[in-house]
Amino acid sequence: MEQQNIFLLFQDYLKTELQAQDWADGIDFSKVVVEPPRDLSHGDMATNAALVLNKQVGRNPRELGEEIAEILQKHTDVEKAEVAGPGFVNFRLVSGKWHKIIKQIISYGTAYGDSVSGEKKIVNIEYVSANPTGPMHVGHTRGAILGDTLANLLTKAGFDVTREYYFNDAGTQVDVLARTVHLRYLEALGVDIGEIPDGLYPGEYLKDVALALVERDGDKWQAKSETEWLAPLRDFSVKYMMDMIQEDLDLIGIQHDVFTNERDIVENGTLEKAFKVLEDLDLIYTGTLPPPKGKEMEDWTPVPLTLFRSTKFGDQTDRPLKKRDGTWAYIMPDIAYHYDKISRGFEWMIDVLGKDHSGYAERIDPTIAVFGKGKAKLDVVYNAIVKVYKDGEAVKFSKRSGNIITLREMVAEVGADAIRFFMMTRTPDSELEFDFNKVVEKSKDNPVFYVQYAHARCCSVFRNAEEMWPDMDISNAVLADVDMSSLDSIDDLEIIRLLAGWPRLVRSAAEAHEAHRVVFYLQEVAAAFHSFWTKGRGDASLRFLIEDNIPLSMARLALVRSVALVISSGLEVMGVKPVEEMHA
RNA sequence: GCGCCUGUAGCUCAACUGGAUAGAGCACUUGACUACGAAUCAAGAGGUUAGGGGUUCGACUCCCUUCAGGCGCACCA
Repeated sequence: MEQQNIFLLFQDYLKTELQAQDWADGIDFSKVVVEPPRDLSHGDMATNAALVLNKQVGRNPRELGEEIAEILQKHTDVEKAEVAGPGFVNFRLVSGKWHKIIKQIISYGTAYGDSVSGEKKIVNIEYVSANPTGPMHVGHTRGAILGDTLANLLTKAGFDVTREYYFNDAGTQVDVLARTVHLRYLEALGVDIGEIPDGLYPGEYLKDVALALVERDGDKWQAKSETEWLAPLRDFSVKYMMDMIQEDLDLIGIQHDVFTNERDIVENGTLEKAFKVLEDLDLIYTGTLPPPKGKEMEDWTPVPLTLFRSTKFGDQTDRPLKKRDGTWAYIMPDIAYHYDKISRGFEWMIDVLGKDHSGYAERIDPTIAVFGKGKAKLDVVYNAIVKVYKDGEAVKFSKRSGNIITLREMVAEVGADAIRFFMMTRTPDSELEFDFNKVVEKSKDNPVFYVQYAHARCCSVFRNAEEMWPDMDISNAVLADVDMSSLDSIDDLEIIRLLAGWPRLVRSAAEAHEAHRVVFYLQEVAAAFHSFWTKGRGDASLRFLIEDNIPLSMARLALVRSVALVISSGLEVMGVKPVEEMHA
């Protein structure tokens, strides 16, 4: 099924042929690749085979290259193969091969680009994981979109993906939440509460929680003591907040498969179990850590703690798993949580975290090595902060003052699609400027617009075609079987080559788990299409619709259709709907 | 002090995990609308990939080192 990836097809062919050579015994072919050359004048494809094999085989690369060129030349789809530079073998395909790509794209539709390289391997990707203490805001949004897009990409690449949300409903933060809600509750019952004290959550949104509580329970908790109301209010608030967060996420098309919460991990014994595993392996001991160097530590006092021998697994220092009072250190539930994931069968886990958690993987990794017996792997994608700009000015926000831009507000202002796309226009670890004015700007400077515009133009061509030839059948079924031999201009072939690279991009982006590459690829496709479009202005033979040349027009329609489909396919990974028309 | 991340054109960013002459956009200069949507396109100029060393046929990419910035560094989340 990987037949969609034309580069892989030739790579496999070449490797098979090479392995049949009389010198092939004991040679490592793993580094042989067939890829698009940087410079199109070099041909359609290039292989490094001679360069990676010459030493092993004991021949000079150019000579070996000649032999490889001959092998390639034997393939019926290869028009010409030749050695270039230090020993690259460049080759050109017969144009009919490219035409088949269009046919393929049209018949696969947006499934074009799907890969089997994931081999249905299961992968758990944890993202968002905001604690249920407030609504989703800008700070959460990038990680949420990053995780979701990555999940889409891995799914397309053939992995069996579980989308997971982990939240903390047991720590001190949710107690603070409950206390704040209690105050708001009193307020809703007419009690004057004055200012929200320091240390509690000042945000207005908790008023709604309080109102809902009044509606359910009336003044039931008003006269009760904290020990009585704390737990029930906490449960109520957490539930309310989680519902709210899920509604927020739904606005940008994010839904998780599994929600795991910290309290379950603690209460159902998973935590104890995880600890016992470490204990049984003699990895737990009581000891005193040296004071951390270079950091001001006035209140540091040497005290024996329950420690985990993480240094045995390459960590810099052993890690305390219990506090001095004997209760669990904050990291222990997280460790147990990953133990839980491994117990559920996940050997590959991805956590999407904010950059302020850097160092997290380092602390968790040693335990994963233990629980997974060396077979499990955790990849952490850290994402840097988002700076918000509006009308040319940086928007400051702080949780303290309750002055935060919520996801809900963002969606209302610029729409979910623009947010999803724009958040993916940078590599995760570099800062992102989210400019409210720019994401809605109608210019090529705005990648969202630029790509959507290309798609809309494709659709426009079809609208025009229907007007020009009202009785012509231009359905996909017909277009897939159209004679495309007339698509032989350099411009036609160039764009097809680009489209043919989509399966390859999906595969490599998934392997590197770098979903943002999809964005850059889409911009490339859009640029190529816009360029082709404009050429038709100067050269009538390059127009898509040529009234007196129906065969060529049909072939071009097939080409335009495949451009639209590849863009759609990419946008699908982004979680963005392609538009058919741009409106002012 | 230690760890992680970042440093690429004036600005904002890419570069298919080691490939050929490091690419786009913005800004700048110059062109293209009686035309499938000019919300676009074409051309020009712009670089010691922070500096230095190493590995090899070949380095932005891997290793070492220096510099600059960001984040994090018991028993807080």
